[in-house]
Amino acid sequence: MDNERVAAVLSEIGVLLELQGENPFKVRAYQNAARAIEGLAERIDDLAREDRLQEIPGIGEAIAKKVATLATTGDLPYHRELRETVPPGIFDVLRVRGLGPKKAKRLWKELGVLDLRSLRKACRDDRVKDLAGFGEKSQRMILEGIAFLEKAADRSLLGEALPLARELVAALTECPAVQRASLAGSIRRGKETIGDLDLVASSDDPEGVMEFFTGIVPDAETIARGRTKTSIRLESGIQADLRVVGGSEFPACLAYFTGSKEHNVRVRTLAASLGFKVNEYGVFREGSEKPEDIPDEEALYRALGLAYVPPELREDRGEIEAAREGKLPVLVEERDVKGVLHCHSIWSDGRASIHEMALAAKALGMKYLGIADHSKAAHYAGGLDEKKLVLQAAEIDAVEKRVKGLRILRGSEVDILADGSLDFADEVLAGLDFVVASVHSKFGMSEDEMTARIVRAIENPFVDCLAHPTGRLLLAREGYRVNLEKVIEAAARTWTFLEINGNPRRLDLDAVWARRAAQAEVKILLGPDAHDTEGLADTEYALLTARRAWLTKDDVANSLPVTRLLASLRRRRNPEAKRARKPRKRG
DNA sequence: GCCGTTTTCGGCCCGACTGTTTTCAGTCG
Repeated sequence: MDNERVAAVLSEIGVLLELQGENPFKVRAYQNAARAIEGLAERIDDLAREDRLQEIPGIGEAIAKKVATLATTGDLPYHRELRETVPPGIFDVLRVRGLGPKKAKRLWKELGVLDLRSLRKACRDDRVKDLAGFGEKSQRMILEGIAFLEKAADRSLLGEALPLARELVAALTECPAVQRASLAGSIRRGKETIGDLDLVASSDDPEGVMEFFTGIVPDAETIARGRTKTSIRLESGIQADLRVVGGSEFPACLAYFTGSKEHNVRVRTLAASLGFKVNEYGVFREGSEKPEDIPDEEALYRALGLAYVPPELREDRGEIEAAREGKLPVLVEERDVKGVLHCHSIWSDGRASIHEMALAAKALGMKYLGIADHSKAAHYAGGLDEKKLVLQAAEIDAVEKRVKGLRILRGSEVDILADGSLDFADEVLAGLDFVVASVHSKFGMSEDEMTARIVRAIENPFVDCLAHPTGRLLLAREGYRVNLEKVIEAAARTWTFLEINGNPRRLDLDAVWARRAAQAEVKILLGPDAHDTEGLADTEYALLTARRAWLTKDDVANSLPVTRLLASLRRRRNPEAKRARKPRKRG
């Protein structure tokens, strides 16, 4: 059993014990153990076999025994028995904002709430507000929380869906009956959340492909199986739809199922005005049954007098006009990204050492790595105080000497305090190569207060970048209230970067706002917000979002080589240089 | 349940916020 699943079971045991009113420290012990295993470099079943589990800090005799059982047999009776003591729907109830184990238990024991359905009914029947510790307001908040969860329920994060979809495409490509295979749909467009996975393949033997596809994943359930379309449900609950067409139909089919619907409508309207018909089988001259010769998507767009529109732009946000006039941007690409800032390490809440992060960054071909651990106000994340920051600087220098060909920059993700001041004094910030600032507390401020708070932070000459500007968590939490137009205006005025945070749960700024920021001449930083070596790859999700935002290489701060990036950072710290600059608007 | 050690048990992160209360419990980050 892999580390992630073992960790998930331990963490669930923690929740179950909490529901039972167990000793909170015992609860925490399970959660600590889960976190330790999640961040482990070695395979947990190897450690179990070698009887080395207790070497992991946070795992003692009792948990080691349970983990050993779990890792070797794939089952833990203790966990199963605990699960039987609570209604399965209670885990959904716990996902409602504002409801923790204590309140969930009270709802369950006193009102018979077993799942979201009965919880909503209890609220609507006005029974929740009379419960001790609840009131009118909590009843209303719960109803809102349920609505939010339901809106999010049938969608997945890009970061979960894309790796799965790529595995499926890779597997399909191996199938002898398949000629070509590709991602399609919103996942190909890089949308931040995904309803289901759309795949397109071409073949002379669709039956053979469908046969292969239904058996592609051992535990997948087949929902529908036809000659041209088959749907399966993966173990994670995500649905994958495969469409199979003949070889010559592939490009039109791919374009059709990549969408978006709005983009397709515009393409078909344009085609009609030129005397063509476009559908999922090809491009047809009016009155003809015989399709035009369209070898690939480029040819399809060319036939309509359009430059090739990259999938990320296909949203009907001006791309058809730009393609017709030859004014599509040259979108930023993976090879343009020279390095990353905004990464964490074990000094705060990261799970890898600076050395491990450095090796991983170098392996990814990056030229620089910025370490930006949390500042002291972020207690929950083990934020660094001034003393530790100095110690960390020494380690960074030492690691940099060991890892040739990689610059390691000293930074901080400094908390923006409630009044807009920063968690470190200017003299401390001045000693760093770069500073990203972000909001991690007091999300409930009014829009005016929050905007003033953030603008004040941006105006600090040592703040180089505002990280995750809206604080949203996809499918989980709305961002705080903030006037982004004013934030962009302040960033443009002070040469402050705005981040596209690549953590799949954030993708913040989103594509629409990142585009507006770039139009206002604000440079965008693609930040992985990596908390382990694998997290460095989240830069890709920031990149996809940047492409959806029409960004070119020049719009992206970390497309600069390190010397020019550092020069640019130094320049923006000089107030004289700042005042001299007049922002100019761009189209 | 883990850890450190004071080798046998006491301490384990905590401040802020919110909606309840009338001094605080529960949740969140």
